[in-house]
Amino acid sequence: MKIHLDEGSRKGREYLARRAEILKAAEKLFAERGFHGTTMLDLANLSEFSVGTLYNFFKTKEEVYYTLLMEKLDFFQLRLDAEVNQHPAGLAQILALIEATIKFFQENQSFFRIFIQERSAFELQVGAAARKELREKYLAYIDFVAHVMAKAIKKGDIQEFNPLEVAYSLVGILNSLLIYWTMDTKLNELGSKVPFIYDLFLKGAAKRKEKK
Amino acid sequence: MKIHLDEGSRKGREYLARRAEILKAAEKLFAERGFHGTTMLDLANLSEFSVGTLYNFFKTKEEVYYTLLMEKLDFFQLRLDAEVNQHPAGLAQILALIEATIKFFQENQSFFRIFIQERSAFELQVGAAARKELREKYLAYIDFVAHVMAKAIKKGDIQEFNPLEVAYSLVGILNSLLIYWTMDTKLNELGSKVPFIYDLFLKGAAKRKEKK
Amino acid sequence: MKIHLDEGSRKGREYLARRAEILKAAEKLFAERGFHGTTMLDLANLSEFSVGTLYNFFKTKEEVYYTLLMEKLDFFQLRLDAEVNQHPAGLAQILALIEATIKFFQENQSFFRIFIQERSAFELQVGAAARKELREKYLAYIDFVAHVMAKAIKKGDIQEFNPLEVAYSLVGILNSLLIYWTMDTKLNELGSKVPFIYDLFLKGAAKRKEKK
Amino acid sequence: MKIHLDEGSRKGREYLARRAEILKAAEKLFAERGFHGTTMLDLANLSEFSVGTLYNFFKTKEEVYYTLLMEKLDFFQLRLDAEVNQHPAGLAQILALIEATIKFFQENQSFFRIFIQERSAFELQVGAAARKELREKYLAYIDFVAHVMAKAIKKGDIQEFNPLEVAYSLVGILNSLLIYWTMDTKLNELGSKVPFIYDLFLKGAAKRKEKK
DNA sequence: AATGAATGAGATTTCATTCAT
DNA sequence: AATGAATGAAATCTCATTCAT
Repeated sequence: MKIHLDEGSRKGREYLARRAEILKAAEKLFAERGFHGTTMLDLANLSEFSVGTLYNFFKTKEEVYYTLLMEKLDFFQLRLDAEVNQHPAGLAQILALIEATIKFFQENQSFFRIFIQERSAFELQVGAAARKELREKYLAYIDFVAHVMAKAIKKGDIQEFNPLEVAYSLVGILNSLLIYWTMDTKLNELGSKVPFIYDLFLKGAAKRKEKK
Repeated sequence: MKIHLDEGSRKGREYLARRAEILKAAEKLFAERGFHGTTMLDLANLSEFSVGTLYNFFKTKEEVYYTLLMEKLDFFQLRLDAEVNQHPAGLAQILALIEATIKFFQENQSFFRIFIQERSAFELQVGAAARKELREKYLAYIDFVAHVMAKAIKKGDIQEFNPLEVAYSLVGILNSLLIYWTMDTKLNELGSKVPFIYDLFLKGAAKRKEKK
Repeated sequence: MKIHLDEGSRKGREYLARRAEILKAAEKLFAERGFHGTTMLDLANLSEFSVGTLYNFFKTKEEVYYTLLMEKLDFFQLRLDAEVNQHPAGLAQILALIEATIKFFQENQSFFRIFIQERSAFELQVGAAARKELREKYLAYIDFVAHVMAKAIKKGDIQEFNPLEVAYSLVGILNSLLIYWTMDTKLNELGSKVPFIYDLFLKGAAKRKEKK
Repeated sequence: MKIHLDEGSRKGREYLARRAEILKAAEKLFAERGFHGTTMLDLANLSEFSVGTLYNFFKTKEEVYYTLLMEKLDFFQLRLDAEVNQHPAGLAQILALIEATIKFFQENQSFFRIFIQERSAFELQVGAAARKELREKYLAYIDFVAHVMAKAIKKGDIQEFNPLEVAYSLVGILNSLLIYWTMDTKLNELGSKVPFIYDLFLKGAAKRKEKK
């Protein structure tokens, strides 16, 4: 039971490649069938490893699911961070955040379905430790969005609302619309929706008075 | 195998009372532990019926879950309808919709958790027929919201956006915030949040220019 | 828990009528679906009594089945006895036996299916006491046939074979052919088959030499 | 979920050996207790596998039963074919058929009990597909016997009866006597009974006139 | 290190029987 | 005496996990 994490050695590299194979298959299956609808045998078949081998990489089925969510969330967070910080605080960061989210969604549709639709259902099932860590990571993501809001408020771009509430609002709009738009899977057109979300979120749905 | 639905007879009333007892226990358990985390034995224990009796009321565990969601959704829809239609089309109806949703959430927190967090995960598990009906009911709800929006657009209260997209946005905001607010379960304060949601949704998050 | 068996009183007559109703329904169901394929609820529905009432007439489901077989066998035996004893010992009795069996089969097809096809399977299920009595009744029937054979042997009509073995042979032919013939349910034509069975059983299947 | 049927590899051989082990235990239990009287736990205990393992070999309990009957019937049919075809058409084949049946019965008493006593009761319980195949296999067996009869008729050894009816008659005699003889389980003496059956079936039970 | 057969705990579901009304 | 809702024991089947090869 050795842990290979060094990417230097060939062994280490191969280990990581196989692990990634498994997670890729898991992402597809969990998105399509949910946590309980996916068996370890399904996962073994799709990933082309034996059941036993899966258990050399992950201690439990729960750990596969948990790891998948944690790593993807980390990656998402990293991307978000990078994209948003290319821009000055304020509206530009909010726009970047919307754009980056949609782009990530396009590239990781399966993960996002799990993230949006199954995450909370899964949380009810897992042990306390995993639940806590998963929730913390999710809250860190929300916190990041809230921080972007807080800076925009400070700068005077955004009303002096509670940044956390504003963050949840934006995330709610994004998730709700993304799931809706992919009911009919027009995945490639999503980019064109950015202005709508940006506009709605910032200026609201109400009809604006004409300026003379 | 007769069905008692007439509320007139004593038998009929008692039947419905026991059935409601089971659904009440199911609501609590499914909200706390999810569909897969709840066993029929758990449900029997909490509802204080035997396992066999549960099956005199519902053919399968799935049917318990499905019935719970369907009936509550119907009831929610009815309430929404009643509240919204007391007001003239336009902004007043939107405000009523937000208020009614929050009020219903306060009174049916457990159901709402299931509805928001587990519904889509559950859909992956059930037979095609139940999945279809459940989805249709959900879409009918969204349609109702979209209709309110369409009328507000026609009246000139709301921008000429796609009503369905606006509907998903509002529902997204509501659900996201409601789950957030009840993390710390300050259920009774929720009423005071109506103005925030109404304001954010209609006028947006951006800082507004002062009028002289 | 009183037992009504006197046919004199009205109560007694009604009791017996209802009991017969149940047995009639049971005969149909057990023939169509077998012992395990028939539930007490099925029986209640078809006989138009409540489940509870069935248990006022019979202590267990097993007892319904057992009673049905026992009474019908008794009745069959009585009929056989009556018909056969109208004739002098020897070939005439054998002919009468074949005729009576086929006639009874026509009138009690359902019972006979149970008797031929399910009886031995059922014996594996029931308690020792019932099993013993059922087997004894069946053996009494075989014994009766063997007796007819013994008398025919004594008279010089039948070879000096073991009467019991000859009895099993005739019963085997009858049952096998009756089930075959009713695969296509040409129930009314069965009477015309008597000569074939009589001829085959007595003179055998072999081609007979012409007499000059 | 791979199927190992090649007898070449060690794995394949071991797989088949374990499968045969289960079927052997099943044969014993089903013969003694019937289909419904046997539980998968009984079968697990007797075969010394766990319940789960049984399900790695057979999808359902029904499949165990069905497979047992089908494979044994195939084997019986093969044996019958081989033995009968060693002889010229006519009486010699009929004798061979009786001998082979009795021999097979001696070697497979448990299976035969199931075959004769439980088969038709079981048919009432199983899904349409299994029922159809089982019945077809049984009818093929009867057809084989009928064919032997048809050839004997053509040759002039047997009366010009309906071959199928003659076949059912012989099978009826055989089954009835075999069950009788094994009530007291004098299994080893059965061989000596061949002449009786042969004689009875061909020349009939009636006393024959002395030739001068 | 990889395999996949074996395991058995645990879940759903059925149904003969009971018993309060 | 009749009812049928309630009961719970018992059966089938699944699948995450283990471990000998």
